[in-house]
Amino acid sequence: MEKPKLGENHGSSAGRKPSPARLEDIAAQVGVSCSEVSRVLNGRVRAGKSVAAATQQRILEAARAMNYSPHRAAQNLVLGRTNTAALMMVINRAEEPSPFLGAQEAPFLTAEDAPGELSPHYHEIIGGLTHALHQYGIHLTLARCGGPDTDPLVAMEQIARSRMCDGMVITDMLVDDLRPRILEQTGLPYVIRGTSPSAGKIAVGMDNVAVGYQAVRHLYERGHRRILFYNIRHDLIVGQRRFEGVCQARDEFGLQETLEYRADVEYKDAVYQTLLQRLQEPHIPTAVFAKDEISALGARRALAEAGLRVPQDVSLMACLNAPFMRLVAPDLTVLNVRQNESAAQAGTLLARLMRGEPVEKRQILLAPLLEEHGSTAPPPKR
Amino acid sequence: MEKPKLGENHGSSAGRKPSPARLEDIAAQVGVSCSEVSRVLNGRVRAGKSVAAATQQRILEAARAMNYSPHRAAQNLVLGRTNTAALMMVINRAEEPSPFLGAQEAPFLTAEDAPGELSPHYHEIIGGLTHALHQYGIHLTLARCGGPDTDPLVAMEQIARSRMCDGMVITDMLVDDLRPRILEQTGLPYVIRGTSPSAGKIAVGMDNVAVGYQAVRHLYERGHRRILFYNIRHDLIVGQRRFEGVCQARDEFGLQETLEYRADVEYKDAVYQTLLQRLQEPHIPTAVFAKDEISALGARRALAEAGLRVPQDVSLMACLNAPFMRLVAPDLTVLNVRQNESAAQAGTLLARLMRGEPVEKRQILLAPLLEEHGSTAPPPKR
DNA sequence: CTGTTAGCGCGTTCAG
DNA sequence: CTGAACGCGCTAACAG
Repeated sequence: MEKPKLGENHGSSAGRKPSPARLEDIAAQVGVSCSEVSRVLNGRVRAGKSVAAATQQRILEAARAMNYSPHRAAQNLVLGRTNTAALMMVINRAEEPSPFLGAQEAPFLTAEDAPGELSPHYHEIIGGLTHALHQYGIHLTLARCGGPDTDPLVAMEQIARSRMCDGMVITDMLVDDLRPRILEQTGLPYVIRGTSPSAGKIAVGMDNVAVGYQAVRHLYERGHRRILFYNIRHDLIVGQRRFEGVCQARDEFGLQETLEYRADVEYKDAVYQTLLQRLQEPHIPTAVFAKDEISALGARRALAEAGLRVPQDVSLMACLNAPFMRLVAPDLTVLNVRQNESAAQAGTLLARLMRGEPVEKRQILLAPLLEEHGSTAPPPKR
Repeated sequence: MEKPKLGENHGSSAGRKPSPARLEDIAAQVGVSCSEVSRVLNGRVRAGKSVAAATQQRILEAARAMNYSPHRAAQNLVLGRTNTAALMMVINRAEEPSPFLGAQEAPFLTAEDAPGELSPHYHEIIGGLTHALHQYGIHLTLARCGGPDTDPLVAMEQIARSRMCDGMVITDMLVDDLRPRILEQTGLPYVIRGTSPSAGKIAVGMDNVAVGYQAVRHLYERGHRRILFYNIRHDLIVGQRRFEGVCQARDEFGLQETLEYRADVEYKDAVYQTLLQRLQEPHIPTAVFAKDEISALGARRALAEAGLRVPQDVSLMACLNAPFMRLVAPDLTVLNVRQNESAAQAGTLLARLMRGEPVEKRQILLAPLLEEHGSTAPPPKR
């Protein structure tokens, strides 16, 4: 007697849902066994050469006709693989210490009071990652970790251990970041998008020492001495590294007396405010370096309000994180920090890792790209 | 005899991988059956009340000690549910007709020659979606559909049928968009982020008729008659709707002779160029409305180069897609189209749908928010 | 309250 | 070359 298995969609009433075709359904249709269908559909057969040549056609046709698509969960279970990578996105718990460290604020991240708002910086990372992973047929899932009542780190660990993905990307590394160790304990392949906190880990990021150094050097070479450098906070590795580069340049070019440095300025329009205030004091800088485009625009506004022209009176320069911001400030001289590219390379590395391929270079450091667009010039003659 | 099942991590050599704990492992450890462990871990037991009170503790402790985390694929398989939603992100095939229609270019989307670059507009959508879905414990996976050699539509259908997600969000609807029908055939719950192409579908978007109307009205009320309106292309529903609103206002205020309208201007800095050219012709507009922030900045640049001041000589106004762009152009009067909010609401709706909850309002239309920041003023007196 | 049994859908042995 | 049987890890029936 026929087994009235579910899924057959026999004519009568029954449930509304089309109950998608299974391997078995198409096997029954064609009159072969499941394994046969599986093999054909997965190409585990010497193409056409086999006696099945006719059967193959019928199987393929039936599969197509029944809109067959393998049940991913079943595949994942049996293959032990999901073809999915996760990007860990951290959410700050309002007014709580950073989850990665002891007692500092987490950077860049979503404020709970601006629901859903993400740091623009994620945009490039997501773009680069999805682009690279797509080439390998890997999907990216966004793991928003944390929130008002969950610890981002345990959330991350859960995800890693649940095998819902077989690779992970972390970014915005802090000095003494706890995440690498945790991930290593789980055994999940992961890649750091950004500078690695230590050797041996797989990471691809910007050479931020070079960023700090070249920024100062570019301005120095234009003749600037009084340079005001706005940097990212030092609890982020990025900030640390840029600081090192700035120090190198400062010492090399003898700017100890004239280089001003601030790494304590918050994200939004604080650069605008602090700069405006600074411009009222004596010995104003002849060049300003801003840590990103938004800060640069804040700086420009402050300069404008103080009646200073860019670049005639004061040169302005910044890091370029997002390419589309070039449209916003087309005349700004920038150091392109190529976030999308580092993300893309991180994605490629991760895909390789997930495939089990060996990865030769474990640490990739991209060089910043200087793009001159006219906002830097020699300082005004006194 | 003991079954030497894998996963036990017996002392000797064996594989490097820690081979994560299974339900069975912790069952063996505690001395109960798998189902018992499953029930306890899933809270399918009257909390503490049972005799198991002691056993429960031991189970929970063992699970914690062994770093147990359920195998998601197995869970998904048996539960028939993934707790995952997908956002369909479309990639254009270079120089090919739009995948959704017959013969038009797809909008907004990644150009293959700028690898990895995503339309900034996705940023808000992802932010809003992840935020809302996170509340329901749902992850978002980004399904980048299409590419040089795959049809986005079949890719989307594959994903929908593969049950790798149990809900989907689509966005940037085109007139005659094929996606809703396809998704309905698969039976996968989905939500449209944006204006619905037809009644009955579940969608949350901006009231773009109001956008068009209010934009013109605002400028009209300031005294403007010569208004230049840049719109989104008409193959997008957004463009259609805004156009309707513009027409309404035009007719209501008698601007048939003086309202200029362009919906044919490409994304990047074309607004800059076309406006610059327009300003050399007679009867220049006294107000310009740009379709988004980037275009607005292009327009501003053109105005500046033509020696026109904003708002004294020409008023400037635009749609605000991304909140962070307020930092970039703080003095721009905008209509906030609340992309992040509509995405968040779309996420909430989808989460409900995925839970099987009934959804009362099928179509939600948000009202645009006028934010005056000084770039609009009465036109100059002749 | 607990253990046993039976699948979920698929890929992959191993006999025929 | 093909089919039958098994197992991936988990949950939900059903007995005890």
